[in-house]
Amino acid sequence: MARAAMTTDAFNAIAEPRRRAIIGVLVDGRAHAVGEVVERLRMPQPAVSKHLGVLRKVGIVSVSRHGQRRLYRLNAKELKPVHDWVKTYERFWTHQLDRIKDEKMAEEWDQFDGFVKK
Amino acid sequence: MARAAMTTDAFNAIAEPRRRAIIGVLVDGRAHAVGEVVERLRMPQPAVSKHLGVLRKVGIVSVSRHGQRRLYRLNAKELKPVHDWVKTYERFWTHQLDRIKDEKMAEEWDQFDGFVKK
DNA sequence: TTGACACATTCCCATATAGGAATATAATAT
DNA sequence: ATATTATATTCCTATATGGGAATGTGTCAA
Repeated sequence: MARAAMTTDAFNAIAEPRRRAIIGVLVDGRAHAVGEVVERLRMPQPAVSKHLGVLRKVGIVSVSRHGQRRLYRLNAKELKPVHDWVKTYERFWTHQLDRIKDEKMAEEWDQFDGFVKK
Repeated sequence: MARAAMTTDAFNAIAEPRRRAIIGVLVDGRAHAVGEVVERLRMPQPAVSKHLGVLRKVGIVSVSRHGQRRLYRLNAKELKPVHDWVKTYERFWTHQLDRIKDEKMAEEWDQFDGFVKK
């Protein structure tokens, strides 16, 4: 098996740089035609369509038709799980925990021994 | 080519569920031996070692030797880029922007026409 | 020195893409 | 009806893993 969970969740969807770029284009909350994304990012059209397809499958974007065009709109809520997850680690860089870090350093041995004795 | 950017950055590193699980074990900020992670997650040892290897390569964890053991410690700062990126979209779910959403809806056509005329 | 541990690596394999090129499709204009 | 435009899909290919099994390596104990 390759990657256990494939491009079927937000975490995997945003792992691709180009996909993040596309999301960036849609950040204004408005609907954008594929062609506009192609122009703005100067990416081949099939590539954009494919990436939008992945984002759509995961629910990060939604589509609507308007004439010949397909208008894609960001559905950012789907990114909340990622935000929630990473937010857990926010304290590690917001608080300058240099001192806390030292404390941890000191605790390391005890903690480790605890595991050893177990 | 497969995925353009491989498992060489934080975004890709956390795309793997098991890797997030491992990070979760290290969230207490203390050093943990591989064996402990294996026990806690009930994952085969080689798998844990490999995933820790990826996390180490990306800088999300650091290792130190202590006797036969390898102690891994979380270096959460490396997750900041992910946090910063996704934080941009936070407003989409924190503010209940139902009204804002409607405004956008109304603007959609204009915006779209703008693109069309271009 | 010889084992027993704790981990890391290596092999091999199945599979999931990402890209590019070419083609299919749908809607519009002529 | 036909050409044109905007997108989506399909084909094919190179490659990046992830998993399991087996094996290598360094460290500590007897």
